[in-house]
Amino acid sequence: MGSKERIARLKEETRENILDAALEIVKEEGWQSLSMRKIADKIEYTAPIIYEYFANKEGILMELTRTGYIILGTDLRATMAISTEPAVQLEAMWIAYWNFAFENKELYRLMYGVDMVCCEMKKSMPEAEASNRLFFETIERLVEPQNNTEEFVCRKFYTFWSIIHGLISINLVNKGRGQEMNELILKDAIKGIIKFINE
Amino acid sequence: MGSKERIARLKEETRENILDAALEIVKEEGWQSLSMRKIADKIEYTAPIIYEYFANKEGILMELTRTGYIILGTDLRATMAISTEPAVQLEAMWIAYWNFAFENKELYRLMYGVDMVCCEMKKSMPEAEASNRLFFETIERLVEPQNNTEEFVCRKFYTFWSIIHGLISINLVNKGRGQEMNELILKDAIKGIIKFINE
DNA sequence: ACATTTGCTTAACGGTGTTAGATTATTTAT
DNA sequence: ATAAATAATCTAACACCGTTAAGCAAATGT
Repeated sequence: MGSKERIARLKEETRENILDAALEIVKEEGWQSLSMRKIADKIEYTAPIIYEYFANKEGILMELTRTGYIILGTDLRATMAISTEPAVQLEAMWIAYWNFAFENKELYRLMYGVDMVCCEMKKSMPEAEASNRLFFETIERLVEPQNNTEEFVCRKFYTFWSIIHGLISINLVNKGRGQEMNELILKDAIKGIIKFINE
Repeated sequence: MGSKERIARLKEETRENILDAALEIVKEEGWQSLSMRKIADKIEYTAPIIYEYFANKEGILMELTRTGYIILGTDLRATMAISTEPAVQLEAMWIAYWNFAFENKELYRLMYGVDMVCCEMKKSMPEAEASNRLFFETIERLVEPQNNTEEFVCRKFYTFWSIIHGLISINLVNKGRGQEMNELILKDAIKGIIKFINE
């Protein structure tokens, strides 16, 4: 009898509902005021049943983090498809990264610890590695052969990442200086780094 | 009778003790597990008396934030004294900023919202403005006269700040790639931005 | 000596994450 | 169809949190 599958589907559905409810609450009231009881309220259950789907609150955050990395990875791959020119790709990819951060502020905070709980085990998340690898590969194609070492590419990657993550963080936490200024800073920095990427 | 002053001194002392205890707990166990009762325990009182010195928990965080900015400002001013050459000053100042962040990880987290509660009213803190002004003034002396506009200097400041804050954040939250790599990235970036500061 | 203020504590409220036990509903077996 | 077993869900509780109100005891002012 197929009732087993129906039940499995229902369980999967409430699992999704929990994640959706959590993200909705966070979007409305911020991470600070996310609580198990509020999630339960929203899915019309009581708090303890959440523990049938997730080990604890951090388990929920972990899963949301993972979906964040998946969305980011999808965005990046779609962006890469617009060109075969590494320099063009790379600039577009960082812009995509930037856009992801502001279209998914809450997820970005969760993923990169801006104003957020620091989940230690985030590094052991393959979805997180995947996005980084896209950048690595593109940078590798951009640098001159004699510079194509792990150390060099890694350094360039972190240089890019630092300035973009820094600018995002400043905007998420301190409210920076408006959109037009951000774009100037970002494009200047990206173009500058790409220009002198082999030095 | 001078007992009034003695008592005032004692009150000031426990106020200091509260702040010291809070910072000590945070250094030992992180911001997450800082609680009023733990602070009270450490200063050998019960929790409610803390409210005679601070409006609430956020008041304590606020005061610690302020001391952070004061320390940073002192560091920066001391660093500026080493030279009269703006380019030399600026590089040394950003290094000092970097060192401050890692010598006072907890305060930095508090001041710049890395993995931390976001106090809205932080912008209305004159001590925070003071440090920024030091950077502004040094950059002003570095750019060519025709570029010495508010907008241009501001953009350069944010470019510097973004990459350094970004690199610090990545290291504080995600544990970057070791000290020698950080230094390479940081010095490369700073030198690069200074080199092309008039473009 | 009495009244008042001060310093501090205990007790409580409503909130949090989480667990154990009881209860109800559903499925399975006879 | 009825009884047993299992699953789904809830209530109650624990220990903690920030915060406030009430009360006690010692110091102070008159």
